[in-house]
Amino acid sequence: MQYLMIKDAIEEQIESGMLKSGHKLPSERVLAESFSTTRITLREALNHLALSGKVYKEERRGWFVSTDTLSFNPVTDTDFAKVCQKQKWHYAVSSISAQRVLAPKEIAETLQLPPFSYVIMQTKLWTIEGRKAAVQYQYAPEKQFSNIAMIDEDANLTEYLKVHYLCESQKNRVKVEVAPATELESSTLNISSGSMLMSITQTAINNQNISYLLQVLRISHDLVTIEIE
Amino acid sequence: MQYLMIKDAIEEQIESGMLKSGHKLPSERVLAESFSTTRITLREALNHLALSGKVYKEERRGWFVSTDTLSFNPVTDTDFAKVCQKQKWHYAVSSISAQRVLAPKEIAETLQLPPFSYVIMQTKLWTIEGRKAAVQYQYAPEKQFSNIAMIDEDANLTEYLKVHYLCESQKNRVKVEVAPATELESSTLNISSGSMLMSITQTAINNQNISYLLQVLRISHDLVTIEIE
DNA sequence: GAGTGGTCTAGACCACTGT
DNA sequence: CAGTGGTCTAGACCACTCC
Repeated sequence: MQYLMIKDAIEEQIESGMLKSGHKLPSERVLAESFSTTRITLREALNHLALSGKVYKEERRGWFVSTDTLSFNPVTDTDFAKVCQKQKWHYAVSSISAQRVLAPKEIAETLQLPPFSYVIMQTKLWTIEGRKAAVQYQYAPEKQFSNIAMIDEDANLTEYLKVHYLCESQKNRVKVEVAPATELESSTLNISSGSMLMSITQTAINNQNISYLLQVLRISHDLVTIEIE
Repeated sequence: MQYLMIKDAIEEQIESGMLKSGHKLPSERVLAESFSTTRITLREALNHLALSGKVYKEERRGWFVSTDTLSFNPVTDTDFAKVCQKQKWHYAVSSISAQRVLAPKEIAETLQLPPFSYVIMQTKLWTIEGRKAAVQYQYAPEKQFSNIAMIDEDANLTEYLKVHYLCESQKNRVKVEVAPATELESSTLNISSGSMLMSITQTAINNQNISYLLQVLRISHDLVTIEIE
């Protein structure tokens, strides 16, 4: 199995520090030639490395060495910005969209909304250490929050609900899965369509035991470790 | 993108019920010919389908349609057998090995053991609905459990500790990640080396706040959904 | 022994990125 | 513009599974 030897060779270059976090690997053609093989075999090796989180790919830009992972506890951490801050990572958030929409089926079910309910939906892009890392979706039922439609695109919804409605989560219901990137996600994150993302869904529940906020973080799997204490 | 069309076509056959859970797909060569393409392109399509958990592959045997997922709460569910029972799945456990070993570095750290500690290590294969589904590793520190070395290969370690040492978990520390299959795992589960597994690590903590059992479940990702309430 | 997936070769053209 | 990855073709041989 040639591709396993190539995988190990590249892996060693990374472990030994020859290739550092964020660095770009040589092009597939160059690598293939230097291992005397074809691009297909080489890509097989890189795909395996990517699965173990050592490297990642940006669409049509090339392969890069992954950074360390962010430790994330979805049961307690509702504010992703704080998670980044705690671990002293450089991050930036930007709004992709903020709209009032008819609740999609899955959202309505999770939040236990009646038919034809509207939700405020915010979509955001998280950039971590200069890399487009995650897309986040947040949904808050309009009914529970009058005047919420006026919320600013760039506001932090979690913070906003806490400040303006004194709504803070007592606990979260959490779901973790791997899933292929959607079209929006792949184009936003510059990754190939259908590539693997870690999907973390949190449903915040208030002290009256009512779900009031649903947020989904879809993040490159090599960037995060899920740890629950 | 031909492979996306092929993916969708196969997906539709599954959704529509033409191909049912557990059924084997036609061979790659047959499928490739019926879509007028090459095996490489066809495999690209199948790999994408596999990522979304719709199909899975067994080494040199072919591609199969996945079953529904098992819902698993790693914070509360320490006995995997009960998880299977609750969802009325047919399952079987068999012992791969049971030995007394010097605690590997990572295990010693997690269980906070001094150097040169021995642990009882059980390795098991879980077969679900006829499919080799998961490999489980369990580690219990020998010091805390005198005479434990006499434990039967086929015993349930969780149950054994509860009955013989009144040791029941108050809470669990949990880690969830995706990881490539090791050699042991791929040969045991009949999957190709390095293919993706969901890895769930649980550290059971007793009422004196001491870690007394570490278990790792490595399961095909299309078989499980992680849900924490 | 026939058929399967596992791996590999040696090319090709395209859309896009970066300069 | 040159170079990159994205996608695809048309084969090949091997080790293994299943009958």
